[in-house]
Amino acid sequence: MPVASAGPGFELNATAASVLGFLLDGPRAGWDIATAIEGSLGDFWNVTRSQIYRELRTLTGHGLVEPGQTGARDRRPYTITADGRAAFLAWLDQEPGDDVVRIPLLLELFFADRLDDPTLGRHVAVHRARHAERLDRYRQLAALAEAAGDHRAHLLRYGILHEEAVLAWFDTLPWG
Amino acid sequence: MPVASAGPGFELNATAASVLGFLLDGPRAGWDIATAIEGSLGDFWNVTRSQIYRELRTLTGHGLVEPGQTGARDRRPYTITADGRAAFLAWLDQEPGDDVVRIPLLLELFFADRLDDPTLGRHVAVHRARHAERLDRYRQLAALAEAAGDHRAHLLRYGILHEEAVLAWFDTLPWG
DNA sequence: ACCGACATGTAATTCGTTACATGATTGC
DNA sequence: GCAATCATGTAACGAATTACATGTCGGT
Repeated sequence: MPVASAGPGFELNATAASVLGFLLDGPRAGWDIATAIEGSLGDFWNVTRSQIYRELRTLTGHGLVEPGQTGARDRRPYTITADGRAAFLAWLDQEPGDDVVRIPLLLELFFADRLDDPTLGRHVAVHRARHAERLDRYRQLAALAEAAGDHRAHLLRYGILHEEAVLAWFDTLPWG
Repeated sequence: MPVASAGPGFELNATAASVLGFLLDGPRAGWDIATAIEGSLGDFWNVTRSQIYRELRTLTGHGLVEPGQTGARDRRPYTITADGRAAFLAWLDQEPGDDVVRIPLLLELFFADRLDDPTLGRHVAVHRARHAERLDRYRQLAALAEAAGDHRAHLLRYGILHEEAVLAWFDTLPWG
């Protein structure tokens, strides 16, 4: 787990760091950050809205972000401070931690001999479809990103290669 | 998230379910379960020892497992009960939940333009090496499993295809 | 002017990680 | 028979998810 010290004695966690990262190009409310992450990194970097709000509170406490005027529906935009930028950069500098992965389908397959084939087949089919959808989505987005010279195309290429591998794997399974 | 009701009003979570699964073929202590998971599913199904001990406690409270005589070093083997088996099977029957994935390296790459190339290069190299190691390990294990007709070979094939894809992706990156 | 959908955030609960304590074993 | 390592578990803490509350907009 990567961990950075921002100023004396305070550890920035990876979730907080990603929040800071999304504030770099301008003030955003928790909601905005959530949808931005969801729409870009979402599949490789899991976060929930509540985490974001929590981190925004603690980041405020440490002076790394500053809340602005609250607007409609209590919408409160946060601005990153100079300290916040510094903390984010320091965090980025750390070596990234290990992947955290939980794939319930594989857990189920591990116990495949306890389960009947039709059920297994159904479950496999559902997940296969999800992955196929994702691959599609990634391909479309990658075309755009690649054309625009967006370095985020790297992530999409990751997604594409990963999803292709997963689909190839599905094809080797004896169910579905 | 997959969730099963074991008897009236009690939700088995995925971690608890995997613990039950590992008790199916005989009594085990928390430690044993931990090393068993680590050594088989570990890369696809993240759990820590402490979680296992906690779940064993709550499973005991619900009558799904029974602690045995405590041996040396407070070692306490647990046996799955009939209710436990039923709960596990019911849980398996549920549709598996979505993957939970957190890949700090990709988070970092998302912000690649804020970081200098040498640092990025180092980080990428470290992670590449880790994946290469894993691929090796999977290949060796898969050969054995495949030969033994172990259905767990499916998981290893997943690992292999995934790691191959990841390595191929590394080759497309402009760093390292 | 109401209803349904969406936006926004908070609180309660569950889950996961890290740090710790201690008891056996093994190798010298 | 001591030191180092491994096995085993617990407790304290931090992080993540779920459930909830409320407000606002858009349509009819």
